[in-house]
Amino acid sequence: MADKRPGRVTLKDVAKAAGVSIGTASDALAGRGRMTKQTRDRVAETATELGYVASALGKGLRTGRTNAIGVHHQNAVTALSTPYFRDFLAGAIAIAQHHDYDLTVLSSNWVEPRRTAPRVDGIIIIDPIGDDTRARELMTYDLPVVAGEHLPEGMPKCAVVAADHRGAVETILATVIEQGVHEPLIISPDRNSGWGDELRRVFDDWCAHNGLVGSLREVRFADRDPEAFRSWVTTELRARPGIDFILTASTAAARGALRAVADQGRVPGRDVLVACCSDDPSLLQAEPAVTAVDLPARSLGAACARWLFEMLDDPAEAANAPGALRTVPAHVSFRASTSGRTTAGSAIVRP
Amino acid sequence: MADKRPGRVTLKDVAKAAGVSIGTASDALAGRGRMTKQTRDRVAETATELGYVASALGKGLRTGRTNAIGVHHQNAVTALSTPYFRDFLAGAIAIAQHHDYDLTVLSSNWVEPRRTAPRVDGIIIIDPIGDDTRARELMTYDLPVVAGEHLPEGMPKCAVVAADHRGAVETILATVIEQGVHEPLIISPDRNSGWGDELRRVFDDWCAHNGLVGSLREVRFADRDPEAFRSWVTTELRARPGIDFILTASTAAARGALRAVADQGRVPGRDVLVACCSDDPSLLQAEPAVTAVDLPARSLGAACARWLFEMLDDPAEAANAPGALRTVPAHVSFRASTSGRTTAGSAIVRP
DNA sequence: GTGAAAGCGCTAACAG
DNA sequence: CTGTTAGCGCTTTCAC
Repeated sequence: MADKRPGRVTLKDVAKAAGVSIGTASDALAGRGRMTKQTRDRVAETATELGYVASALGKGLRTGRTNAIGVHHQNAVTALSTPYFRDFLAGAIAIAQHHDYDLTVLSSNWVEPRRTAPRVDGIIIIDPIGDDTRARELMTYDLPVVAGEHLPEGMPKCAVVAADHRGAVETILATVIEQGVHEPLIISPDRNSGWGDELRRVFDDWCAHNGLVGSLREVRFADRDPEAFRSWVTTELRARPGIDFILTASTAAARGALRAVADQGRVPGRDVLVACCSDDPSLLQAEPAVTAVDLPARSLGAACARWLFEMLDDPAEAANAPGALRTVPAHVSFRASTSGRTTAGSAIVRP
Repeated sequence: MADKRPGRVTLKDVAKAAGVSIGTASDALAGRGRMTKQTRDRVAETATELGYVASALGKGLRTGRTNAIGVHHQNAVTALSTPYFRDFLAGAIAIAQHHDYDLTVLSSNWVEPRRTAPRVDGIIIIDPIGDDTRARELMTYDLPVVAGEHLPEGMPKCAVVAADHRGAVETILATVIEQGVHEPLIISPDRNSGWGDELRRVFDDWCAHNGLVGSLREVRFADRDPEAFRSWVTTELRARPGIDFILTASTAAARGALRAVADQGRVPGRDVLVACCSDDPSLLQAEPAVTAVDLPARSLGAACARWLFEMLDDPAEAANAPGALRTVPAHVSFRASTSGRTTAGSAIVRP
């Protein structure tokens, strides 16, 4: 009911006014076809005169192109408050704009499947979560899809761009093992998160390699309350008093761990080393500052978008991409929380 | 050339497979029309069997609805690094998702007009800038448009949602006038910014009302380098040594002003009061902390989206909106930079 | 060089 | 109750 812009001037109007056929008008405006410069100019003129603007819809229907890529996140609204998501978006938008593409933030409101393919040429799924039904649905439309971060087990395969968590975390682990750590604890997201899977893998490999018995505490990916972590870690610490290293996924967990360790009357960064697989300003200001992996959100977003455009340009690429992985380097900021006994003083030194 | 998804199953396929006409299939899936529950179910079944997903393009072309709203910013990529823009987006997305709409960040890459209407039902222009040709172009497509913040002089009219800058700034001015300020300086964006226009208006009114002669320094809206502001303010301060109050638009300008005042061997917050018409964490940490207007970015974004949906639902609203203004309250955080002589000590007190 | 016509996938009249 | 038809605005053969 609502619509059909009445004043809308269409290609047909332009054609009629310019005294050419509708096909010719199309060609003229698009700089296509062979025609006298005169005709072309005349059409262009009448188009501007009439205030003609091409309908992206009509064009899209015909060409199969929408000139937009979509991004999906399980909860875009709250995610927008994190620097990670914001930087990711910035990276993706930068690439999209470079291709003169719009970027659509897909509504994640749909409780039930919508059964309507979004009006985009390809989709980036940020932080794919196992129980995100909408993400799964998006992957069934046969649009090219690239996931920003590892897919959890059991999700359909698609192209994946991930930070090099293994490389980054291994440099942290190498540092702490030198300091004689021998009872590590990892606090990681559960099996709904591919990131969590990867972190646990790296951790397990390292434990195995060094003959250590690590313990594991799984939490939901979206948990963000430091106090909850504080009590969980306290529980772990009571159960295993020998724990001397805590590796956390989220920054909230790291902060919670710091407090929990202090609660035990032990000194974080000396008695118990702490490191985090992600970073934000709170870790720098923490006491002691926490060694952390700086996730390259912006590069990730850019890399996802770039790959998507490759797939758009080359169907063969699109066909091969599912299952493939690209990796973006991640750097580690070493701070007092892993400086250990050797420089323990610096952890609490003040200017 | 690129396209035409070959495997794409269309409504026609479903209709054929279900043994009904294409129109009936459409009605069945949409829960429209009157037909036996049996037929409807059969169609639905075959649809899922075949993996049918409706094309948003075809539907959009027909209905004139795209189920997406667009946002435009002169430079979305860099703006994304500001909390303001991010919060604005979050507000708009929240409302959009509530209506089950996608939100498209329009590409601002286009050096020259694209002459193609974006695939959206309405547009939000964030921070409309006078020399933003793309924004002007967007306003010519006859889509409903709402601007987030005041339009600069000379821009076509549209619906405007703005923070209540007048209210907020006036409470600041009331405070400083009590402290005997009598030579104020305002540093505001130039005529390209409607926000700047508004701030200057409020400032001028206040000066006139109190019989003060204020001075004005105009800068570009996008200027963000505190050092540049530092030297500009220094120039002003040299030219008019009596300046005892500086009102800035941007936080960078406020920080620059602080330094410039100190450069003169005077104490900001005591000898020269400073206040800012926008806020961010840097002003809280500044020395002294700067009194600032807390721009309600999220509410602004939400209000823009909300109005847009009203216009979408009601053509009459859309017709009346251009030229209309809605206002969102803005709060002031009073801090040491305007505490003046009475409590000057607190401006430089340290724990 | 230019025009006519088909059709992208869908919905909305109107027949039957 | 269901099928047919006519487009939405555009691009793209293919005739002329």
